[in-house]
Amino acid sequence: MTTLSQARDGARVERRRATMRDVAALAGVGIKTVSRVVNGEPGVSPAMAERVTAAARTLNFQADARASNLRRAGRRTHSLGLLLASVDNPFAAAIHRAVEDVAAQRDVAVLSASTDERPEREKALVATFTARRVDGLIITATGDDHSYLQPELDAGTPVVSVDRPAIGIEVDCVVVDNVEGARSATEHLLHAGHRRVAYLGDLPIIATARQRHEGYLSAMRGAGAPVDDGLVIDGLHSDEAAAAAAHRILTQPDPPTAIFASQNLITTGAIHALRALGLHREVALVGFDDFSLADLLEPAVTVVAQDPVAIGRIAAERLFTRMEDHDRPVEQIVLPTRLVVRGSGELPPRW
Amino acid sequence: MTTLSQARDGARVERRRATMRDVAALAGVGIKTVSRVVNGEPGVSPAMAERVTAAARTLNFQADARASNLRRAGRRTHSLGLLLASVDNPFAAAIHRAVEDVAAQRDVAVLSASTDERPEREKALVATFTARRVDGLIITATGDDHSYLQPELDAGTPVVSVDRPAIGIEVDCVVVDNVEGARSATEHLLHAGHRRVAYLGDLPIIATARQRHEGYLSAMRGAGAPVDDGLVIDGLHSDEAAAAAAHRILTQPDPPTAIFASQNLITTGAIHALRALGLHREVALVGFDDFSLADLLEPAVTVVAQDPVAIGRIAAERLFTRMEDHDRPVEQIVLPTRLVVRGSGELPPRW
DNA sequence: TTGAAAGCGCTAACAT
DNA sequence: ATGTTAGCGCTTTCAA
Repeated sequence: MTTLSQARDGARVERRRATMRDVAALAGVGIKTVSRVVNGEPGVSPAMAERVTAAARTLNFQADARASNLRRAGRRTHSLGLLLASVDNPFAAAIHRAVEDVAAQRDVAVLSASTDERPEREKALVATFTARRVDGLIITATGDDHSYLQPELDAGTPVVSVDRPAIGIEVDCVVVDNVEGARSATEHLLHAGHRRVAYLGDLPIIATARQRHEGYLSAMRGAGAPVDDGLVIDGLHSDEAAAAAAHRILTQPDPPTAIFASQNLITTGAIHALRALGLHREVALVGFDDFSLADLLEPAVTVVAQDPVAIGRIAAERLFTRMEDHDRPVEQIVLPTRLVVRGSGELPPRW
Repeated sequence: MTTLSQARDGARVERRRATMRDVAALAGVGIKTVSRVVNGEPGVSPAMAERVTAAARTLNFQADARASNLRRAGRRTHSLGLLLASVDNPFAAAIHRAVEDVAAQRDVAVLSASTDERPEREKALVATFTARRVDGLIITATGDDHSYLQPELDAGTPVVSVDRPAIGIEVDCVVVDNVEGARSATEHLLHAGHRRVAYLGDLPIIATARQRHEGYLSAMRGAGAPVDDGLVIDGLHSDEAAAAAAHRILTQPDPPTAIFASQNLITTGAIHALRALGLHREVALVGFDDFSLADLLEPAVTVVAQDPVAIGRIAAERLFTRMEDHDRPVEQIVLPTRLVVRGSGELPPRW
């Protein structure tokens, strides 16, 4: 009986969190004293502090961060919003982790979300973040107009753009030199003796895709290699689409002897096509973006690598710097790319 | 002069967001009317609504979600906390995306963070989430005691555990049958004629690692195959560690003819070792967890696959269900694993 | 050293 | 249909 009744008491849980008022009442002190103790403010006698601490502990008190920051000077929420193409994408995930690590040092929580490269989605997500009054925003900008962010900047919420610049606003930006990276990838193939180098590109609405396309053209022209429109394909946004496109150009009358795949999924799509056709040791391949296991494929895949961890870390550091100093000049930080030679990019032309 | 002064005016930005009071003043109405319009509540004349909307627009007004929810009945923050081993890990990232998609449908933001499998870190992260009063928690439980979450449950914050059960609390849980998955992987190798099957396992503090170890032993015993302690290695938590361990057992006097790698990074580590020794076509390999490009390696890698997207989706749905019905019985949902036959696991014993 | 009162930006409850 | 007052849980200000 006693046991049963105890069980019932145990089940009648308090569906309400203890507040400072509750703690104050239990400790028999004023609410401000509780506030002082909880926040480690000076001017509380040790005995009093101990009493309050004990009361807080028995009530499982934890201060409500929202309420605290509502009135607190500076009114930081200690949270930041991070917008990625998709949290599920390895490149984005590496940035994510780097941002989290910098934020964690400052006790700042990270709200993240995926835009899927859709501008309306980006806008909606920014709105849910700013409604929560994040202290800052790190975005992978989609589309060609980010002026809708101006009110946020005016309100003092700093924004940093990663991977691509935001357009129509003046914000710090951390990118790699995509034109140069694509050029060096293409030149690497040209140096190996190729003339018919195909280009497989992502959606042109993505700024980096356009820049890589430009880098490819620049290298081809610089080497005096003719650009065959039949070997230049844009708008590929999945492994499957890239595989289909690669299959098509490889089976046409005058196929390329080399392929520059301008992005991760496109590279693996191209590899799928090359394998299916048994051409993976015949046609050279260089990809933009490194990927795990690239070294274990046969041939191992030569890539132009970015450093997403550095991108994320630097972007987060910028963001925090700007929170402290709103008026420092805006900077565009361009990180270098690195050619990683592994084999696939060094195959000579076979025809 | 005029230009300069204009520039100055432009630069003197309002470092303060408009409040409902500001909107009310500009529209010449009471604050409650603004509240009604902003929240789409009925009982406002169209003319009034239009006036308020116009004022809100000119002031770039956006309601402060924190302040709203502080008083609002139900007091949801429309946010949830997601704890993963690391946001940077492909398995975790897939869960992350699935959770985000379910949450987005309900207009709920996701706070995510990485535990790195460290219990103290998990605890600290949970604290930062609950201080922000997230509506629910999805955790990849670390360590062997999660009773510290009981006060949160009592306060009405639901918790769902993914990948591994939380210990010491009664919460919904979405896992795969690790014992069975590991058993089927091992049996697959035994059926191919192997007797000396090595086991490479993750840190024993991770529950799934222990379960997979158990599944391996169960299959070996079931088949009457002797378990050689020299071929059973735990505590591998990186590609490098796994590669070193695999290298060691493959170069010892009586090497295994097959390897069961109990996790993603361990599988790739094992492949690195096999490649380095030129044994990738001699020694059979089955991995736990599928990974991208497993089909493009040579030989392609046979794995026991989980469905992280399903895990994330189901976990998030459970969480939202429980928010509406706190008293439904706790469930443990066990998802099946699937053997994906690709080649590496079907190699016959060579010695 | 302590605490009472006002206020953060908003919504609930209750006028009018 | 509109507005006024109190109050969410906390911090700030100021008085004791």
